[in-house]
Amino acid sequence: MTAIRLYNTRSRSKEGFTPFDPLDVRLYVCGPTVYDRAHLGNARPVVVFDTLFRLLRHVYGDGHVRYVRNFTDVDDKINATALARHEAGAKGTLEELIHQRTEETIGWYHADMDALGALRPTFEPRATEYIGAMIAMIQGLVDKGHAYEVEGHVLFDVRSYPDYGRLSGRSVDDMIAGARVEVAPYKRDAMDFVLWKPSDASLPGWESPWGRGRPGWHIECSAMSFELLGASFDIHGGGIDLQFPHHENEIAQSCCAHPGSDFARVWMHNEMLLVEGKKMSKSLGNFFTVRELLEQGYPGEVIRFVMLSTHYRKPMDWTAEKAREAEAVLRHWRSLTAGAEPLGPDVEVVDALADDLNGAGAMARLHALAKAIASNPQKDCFYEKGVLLASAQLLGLLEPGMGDWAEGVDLAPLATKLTALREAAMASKDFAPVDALKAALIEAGVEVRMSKAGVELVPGPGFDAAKLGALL
RNA sequence: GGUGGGUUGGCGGAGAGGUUACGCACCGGAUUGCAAAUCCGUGAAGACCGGUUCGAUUCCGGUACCCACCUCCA
Repeated sequence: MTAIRLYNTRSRSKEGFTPFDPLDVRLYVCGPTVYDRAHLGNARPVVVFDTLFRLLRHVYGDGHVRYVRNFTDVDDKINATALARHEAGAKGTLEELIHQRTEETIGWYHADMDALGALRPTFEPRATEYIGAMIAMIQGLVDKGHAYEVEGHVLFDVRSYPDYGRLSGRSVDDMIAGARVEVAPYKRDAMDFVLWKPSDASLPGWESPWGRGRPGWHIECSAMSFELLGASFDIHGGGIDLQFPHHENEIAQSCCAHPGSDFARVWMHNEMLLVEGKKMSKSLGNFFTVRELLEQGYPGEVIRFVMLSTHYRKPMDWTAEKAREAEAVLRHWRSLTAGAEPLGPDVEVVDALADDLNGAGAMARLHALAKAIASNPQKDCFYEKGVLLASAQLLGLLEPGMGDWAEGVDLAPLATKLTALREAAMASKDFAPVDALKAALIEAGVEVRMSKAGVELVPGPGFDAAKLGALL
């Protein structure tokens, strides 16, 4: 069996991966808050952990991996949108408008992530479906003396958990010293965080032992991972910005609620996405959505390729140049594997991925496999093509159904015309008409390939079918 | 201020204590009516200063610079 090694944030080192149960490997990844379209930064963990999911399925078997990615559908930004719609005269109660907003956002999220070739996780729980489990967990923390109620809030007492700060390598005292936020006066300790907060009539709320209210942000992941994966599971993933406070708080809650359990054994964090060298973030306002990129003509497969070509633990700069290169490579690989059937993936590709998801290493191997096929045009390379195809598909690339962008339109009539003009020109020695048509085709983004064997037209980067109409 | 990470050839971007990463670009060749595409091939690196070593870009220490987290964020 392939030996998987993963970098564990908790130990700050690469460790050999051994699941609790190889017949039931369990992975939890923090999903989106569904208040708006996913931006490109949101897509990075999706692609990274989708690749991990694919690797785990390859190694342990498709039916032996449980992957949970939540939807956070309790959030003040969602409430704000619903309230704005309500005030603008939208039909329905506030609750219905909230539900409408989260439903439409989840629909967008699915469409956008599908476009990136991400498999749907085994479970996609919504926070609102687990309120009861959260209340039960909070009550347990209160009973054990890890949480306290004050002014309608329930707060986690960080001093009751000695390991608080271990994941992110900081101590409670250091954090207080550097704190930049105003501390609510009712907190026992500045770092105590909210498990439950009161809701007034204008906000969604649920009845609880502490009155009508709603959960804090962190408790949902603890409750849902417990319900769906158990008190101890294998891998917990998310963006590095979640390491503190979100994941630190999850650990505190879960370990205190379920003493003796491991919670997540391996913690994996992807680095941030940069645009123009700056972190893409809401506060900087420099983010753009996956949908915008797709609509600009960047295929999902191209976006995925770019993401996988930088290691997940390094910042990745999104550039148009990388997308251009990715598109060219994918076109090449697609043409090499056209008509091939996927066989087993190449062992070196698997090994590269198994080494802490070394996407760039896997890509290098794919290039080598492609070169072996391309440099043997006299052979049919049935086996090699099948291996290349299966290997790329392990990365979520060259999947059938993802390649519509590379299919293009029917260029055969233009090829026929160009062939006729060329044959006439060969006789007359006047190549001007041929060159004119060729130039027009190139202008429309078509690659013009002429050889002794004939003429071949292939859509290239920047292909624009609209410019072809007048050429026939 | 605290914590963590980074610095590789023109650009992007990996692994490994000693042997070509890889891709793009460039250059040379094949091919082509000319091109394009494709194929073949060459060159090019490891921020700085020390240490360990027969040997370090790779390990250790220091310096400089960059970035992130400590506030909603993937």
